Amino acid sequence: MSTCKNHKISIDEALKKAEIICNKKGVKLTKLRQKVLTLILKNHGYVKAYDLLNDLKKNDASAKPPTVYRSLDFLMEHGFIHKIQSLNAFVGCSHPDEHEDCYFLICKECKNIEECCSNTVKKVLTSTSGKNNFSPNQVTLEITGICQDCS
Amino acid sequence: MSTCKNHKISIDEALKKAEIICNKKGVKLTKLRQKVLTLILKNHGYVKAYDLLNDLKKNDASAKPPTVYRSLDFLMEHGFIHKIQSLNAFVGCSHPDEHEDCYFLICKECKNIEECCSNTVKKVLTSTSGKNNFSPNQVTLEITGICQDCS
DNA sequence: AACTATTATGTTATATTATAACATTCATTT
DNA sequence: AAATGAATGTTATAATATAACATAATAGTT
Ligand SMILES: [Zn+2]
Ligand SMILES: [Zn+2]
Ligand SMILES: [Zn+2]
Ligand SMILES: [Zn+2]
Repeated sequence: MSTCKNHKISIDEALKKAEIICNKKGVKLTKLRQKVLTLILKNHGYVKAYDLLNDLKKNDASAKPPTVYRSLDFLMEHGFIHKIQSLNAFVGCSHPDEHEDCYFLICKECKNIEECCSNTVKKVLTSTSGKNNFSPNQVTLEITGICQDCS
Repeated sequence: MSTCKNHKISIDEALKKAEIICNKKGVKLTKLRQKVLTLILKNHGYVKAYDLLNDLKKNDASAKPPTVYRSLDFLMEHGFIHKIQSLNAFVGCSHPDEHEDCYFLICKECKNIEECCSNTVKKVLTSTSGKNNFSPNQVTLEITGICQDCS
């Protein structure tokens, strides 16, 4: 694990941003959801659901799988975190409210995950889908490899 | 489920092709592996591991999770099937031995999965990764939406 | 053929990931 | 305060996947 690239935004800033977005949407960033989001953001790489659960249990022994999965669902639904399908893991979103069609660069060495957006990628995917007469809805794009710091 | 697009190649042809590739590589397409591959190819959409297990049990009551997961591992390793990460499911490869950096168009209506290759997509992904100084190794690209037949 | 090494399969057990279903609590509105 | 709906608590279980060790089949080697 090398230097921290993902923490351009501090956890506090990210929480405030999330709070604002929730207010706009009329949904609630409850204490529990804040806690889960914080635990995810604290991690520079990805986090597994049951690791989160164990973290939660440190403060509240009664935490159980639904406790964490419900928060994860909420946080995903509103774009504060993303699920990495190829790892069954979760990462904080580096830019909620802005993003659309992001993709992930996953370093298998340091486990860091870089969230990226690219209009070029988006266009190519849309046009390729179009050639297949396919109307895309949701794109899962996860690229595993070696990051700069680890090469 | 609409017309069958994936069966441009018959199951028999696919099995023969797999056999040839295995011979070239000096690995064995055992009865069990053939059986599992056949079960996957019979399905036009995707298949779940435990559904496969149930299918296997019809002929051999002693089949157990490792029975199917080992075969799946073998078939994936040699490119005869692919895992769809966003579904925890498996599909037959429409063109083993040729492909590299394929992606999948997953219709959420008819559950059909179209495997595609595109040099354009590949190039864009490589170059975008490059801009991030990232050396890609393995790409997971799964596009969910509505296929032509279902739109 | 007997021996050996390797690969594949069988078997038992368990780990990991995720959801269903119902009860209770909390916040908001009336 | 009562009613409503949202969130959380709780119990149970479903779904996905692997570890570890035992046995069997296969392919070379003597
Ligand atoms: Zn994001
Ligand atoms: Zn790295
Ligand atoms: Zn393929
Ligand atoms: Zn369809």
